[in-house]
Amino acid sequence: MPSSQTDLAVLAVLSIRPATGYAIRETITADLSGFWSESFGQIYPTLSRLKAAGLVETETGSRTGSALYRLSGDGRAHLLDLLTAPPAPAKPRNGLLLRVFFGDLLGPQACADLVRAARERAEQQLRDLAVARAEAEADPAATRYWLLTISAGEHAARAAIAWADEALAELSSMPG
Amino acid sequence: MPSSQTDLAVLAVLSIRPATGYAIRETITADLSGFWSESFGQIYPTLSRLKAAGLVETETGSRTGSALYRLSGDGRAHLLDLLTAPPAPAKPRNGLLLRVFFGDLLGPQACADLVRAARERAEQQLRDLAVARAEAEADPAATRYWLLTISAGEHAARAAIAWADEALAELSSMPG
DNA sequence: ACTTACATGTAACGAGTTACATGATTGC
DNA sequence: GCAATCATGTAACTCGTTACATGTAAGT
Repeated sequence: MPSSQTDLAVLAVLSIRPATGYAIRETITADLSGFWSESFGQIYPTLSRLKAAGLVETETGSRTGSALYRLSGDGRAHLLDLLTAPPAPAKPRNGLLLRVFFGDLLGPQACADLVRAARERAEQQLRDLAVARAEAEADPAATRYWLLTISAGEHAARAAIAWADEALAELSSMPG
Repeated sequence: MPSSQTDLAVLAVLSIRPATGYAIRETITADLSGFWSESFGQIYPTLSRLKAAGLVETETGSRTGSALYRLSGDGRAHLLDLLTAPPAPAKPRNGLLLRVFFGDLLGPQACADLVRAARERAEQQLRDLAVARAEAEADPAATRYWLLTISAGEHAARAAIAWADEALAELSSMPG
């Protein structure tokens, strides 16, 4: 029994409106990019499986050869189960912190370069989130839940920047 | 060519001192648990591969049948290359935020339960980090780099808590 | 003796990405 | 007609975990 994680994401996107596999991916890329990702190689097999299980149904879309998927009654019930279940704890794998931990092998300067790069990524993230927030606040269809996920990204990015500044100060005080 | 990520972690741990596969895992579990994890199923094949590539060598350990691995010259050089390389960007997969984004399917109360659970995990993390910090500050072998990784965890956990409080306030203001 | 901790290894599985192959529709 | 976008699907591969099988050494 494969990933309930991907099942959850696909079913949830379909709960908004019926969509093709392609459109599901677009939505995930556009709106969930801050905290989720799926590839086509994952989405299409998942849709086949969900259809076989009766959790989604297909309408014939406007184009020939494109399949418009919609959530079935069973699918909606299953989705609620998945949403209620506590998220699976992710195994941590932070490449930056691994490198910092062994920083004495690299030295303070090279280490600071890595931290600075991470800081820039966080700054960029903050800019992206500002755009997303403006869009969400202008969009009447945007829910308050959406804004909460944007806020989560902002908190995380600001924390990353604050830590980076602290780390850079510390690193610059260390001998060459 | 498999995971340079796991190679990096294994080589880095061996840079501290020679160790058995078992001891490498102990070190990762004890000291890197906040931002890294490896399983035996990953470590042993990796050690075989690194040995075949001449990046590590084995001494016969104190016990019969246990292999003590140590970094070779080539291994140390390769380790420095891996450390210098920018960390691979991780694909985001945050089960909590996925659920929050689709919060209107679940309702504010159930959603708040999930957020509260996440808040507790962050609080627990903060307590664990306080213990780790105390240990690191008492340990003369602990580097300042180690403390930096602890600080990173603290920043992240505090940000998670701050967001959770904000989210809980917002959720409690929403109709049932 | 017995239990606990140390130690190694592999097979089966799960999850996910990338690259490729293919074709339909739309806008210019 | 042609390019860009929309659309589907699969095969090969990478990465990683879990569970199992096996055995040694140390402490009590």
